[in-house]
Amino acid sequence: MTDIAKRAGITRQALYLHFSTRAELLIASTHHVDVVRAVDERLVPSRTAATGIERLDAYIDAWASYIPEIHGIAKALISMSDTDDAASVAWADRMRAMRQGCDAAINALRKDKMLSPHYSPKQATDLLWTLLSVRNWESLTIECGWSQKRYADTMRSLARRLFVAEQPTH
Amino acid sequence: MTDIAKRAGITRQALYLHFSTRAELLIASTHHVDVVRAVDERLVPSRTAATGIERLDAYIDAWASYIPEIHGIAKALISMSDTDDAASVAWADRMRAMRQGCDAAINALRKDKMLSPHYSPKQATDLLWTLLSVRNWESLTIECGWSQKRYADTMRSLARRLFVAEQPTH
DNA sequence: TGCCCACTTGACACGGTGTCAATTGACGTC
DNA sequence: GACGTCAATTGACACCGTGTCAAGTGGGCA
Repeated sequence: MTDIAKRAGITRQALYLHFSTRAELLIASTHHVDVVRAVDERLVPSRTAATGIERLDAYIDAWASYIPEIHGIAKALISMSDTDDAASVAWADRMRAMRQGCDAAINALRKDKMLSPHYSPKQATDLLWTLLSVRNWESLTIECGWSQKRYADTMRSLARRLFVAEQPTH
Repeated sequence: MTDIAKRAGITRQALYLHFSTRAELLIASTHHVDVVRAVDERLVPSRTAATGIERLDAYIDAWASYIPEIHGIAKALISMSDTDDAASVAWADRMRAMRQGCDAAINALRKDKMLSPHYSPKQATDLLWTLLSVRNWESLTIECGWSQKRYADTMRSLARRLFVAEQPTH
């Protein structure tokens, strides 16, 4: 909080006039990024995709390009979640929203009869949601040195191979 | 530290006589678990596997059964890693050892000419290492409610589908 | 002129980690 | 039986980060 106040050119106490806790500040920051970076617009291609496969691809692309932009805040929020209830709830909320996107993509596949018979819809959603986690992005890009493009490409092809049936089911 | 001392029936200060920092205590705990739970022995099936595919399966099984046993300590170590250098180094070390196992499994596949042409060995190792992360285990078992068995089964089949070539290469 | 309001200054409480000094008590040794 | 050792105890304290509080300052507007 001291550092942030300094960077903002105000005192720590003035910062508390705007955000009564550290968690509140971080949460507000995520909302601010969403607005500034026009996150909603980026999801349009996914929502309007013609086929399940396209929807899956578009969703992964949107999410992959979103992660780096919230990564710093996300990391702070995640590490606060261990000890801070407000932060934990806020992050869980984010993740629930992200999961809805996964669920929608998997369901679009299912409606096209293109969901792999290996997984139930719930299992597929669980798995996709886990695969696309911020931690996995960190692991591949930051720790393994993958480029953003390689991350997105790999995730797209991986999701296809895991979740798309070889032939239409039934 | 206060809580741990209480549970151990000694004072906080006495605890510091044994472990000079919190990080040191956690690191010692992981070593202790390794000994008590005979972790090395569990890796024997993987090391002695006849084929690459068997090695991959055996490694995933060994790791999957290991995670729940160190999960508590791992979580503490991971969350300390953000702020504590010693913890960060210790956890990175663990993960490097785990990565070697992934690398060995992928290489065994490659030697059998059964590594999927989709990935270079390095990429495959990166991906397997990321997929098997403690965070992903947490996500699937704790957050999504998967049983330990389902986790292990899914990871095994997923790794096969991702990394094992349909036909021998060349 | 006078008020409001954002902000400042400076202090303090709390909890957690890590440190230090003095003391206690059990143990084996001379 | 006296002695030293050593683990552990008691009780204090420093430091850091979060969050709180009270009193004061200064600019803008009615």
